[in-house]
Amino acid sequence: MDQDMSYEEYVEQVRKGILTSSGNCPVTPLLVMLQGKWKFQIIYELCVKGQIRFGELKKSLAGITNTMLTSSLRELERDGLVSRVQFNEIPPHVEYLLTKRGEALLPVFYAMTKWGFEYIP
Amino acid sequence: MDQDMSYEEYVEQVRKGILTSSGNCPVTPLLVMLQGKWKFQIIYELCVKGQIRFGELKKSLAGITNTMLTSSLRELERDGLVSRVQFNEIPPHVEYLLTKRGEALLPVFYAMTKWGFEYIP
DNA sequence: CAGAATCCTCTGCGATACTG
DNA sequence: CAGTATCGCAGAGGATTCTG
Repeated sequence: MDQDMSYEEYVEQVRKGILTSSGNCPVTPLLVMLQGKWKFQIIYELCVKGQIRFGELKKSLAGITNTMLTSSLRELERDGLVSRVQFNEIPPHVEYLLTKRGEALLPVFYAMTKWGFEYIP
Repeated sequence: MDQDMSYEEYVEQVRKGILTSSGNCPVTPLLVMLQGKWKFQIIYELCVKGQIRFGELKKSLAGITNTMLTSSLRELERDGLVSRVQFNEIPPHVEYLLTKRGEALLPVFYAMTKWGFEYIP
């Protein structure tokens, strides 16, 4: 399997059932990483804002609690999508940003957005 | 906003914060539609198999229960991603397939797959 | 400011049994 | 065959309080 395969090649592979959802399909791990109510929005927000403080991030995610934001960020960090930069100041100062791996999700958002513009009223 | 915008235009819009995750971003509704443990796999399976019977679909989704498959399919149908074709026979015969709207998700899968091949060991 | 610690609620999901 | 009808539970997620 080639990571440079074209869309047409991809579709062909899918139709042939070479890529299965359960087996060697690389989509599943990503879906697992993005599971949870807030993960996607957090990543999206980091795409928009670049580097951002915990408090600011919380403000842009209407409704999220400290607990959920913290645990989501920890998991995203563990999965290598987000990195945490800690400034040793008082009061504390922490910033979050996407890793290369996380930023590479932008084409996924792009595909979703194009779908949305076409199929959502 | 233009549905024909290029990836570069899209990234620019994102950076400018024109598309927000909470507001006019068309990604959120899609994410909602795809929420749940099995939705994505179901759609993927329908991509692979084309048109498929309930029982066959269940077999290809290892571990899913009748209840979950039914309720997931109902919701996907309600959201216009899947259509149900009922043959009036005894014993019952029902087939499921993607709508145009559902098939249009393939580019999203493609983007995810490309990400996976590059960033998953 | 950026969280950790608790407690609590709700629901997504599974297991099982039944039916037209 | 293609589902419904119940029941039960783990765990995701919310609310609140506390702290270095």
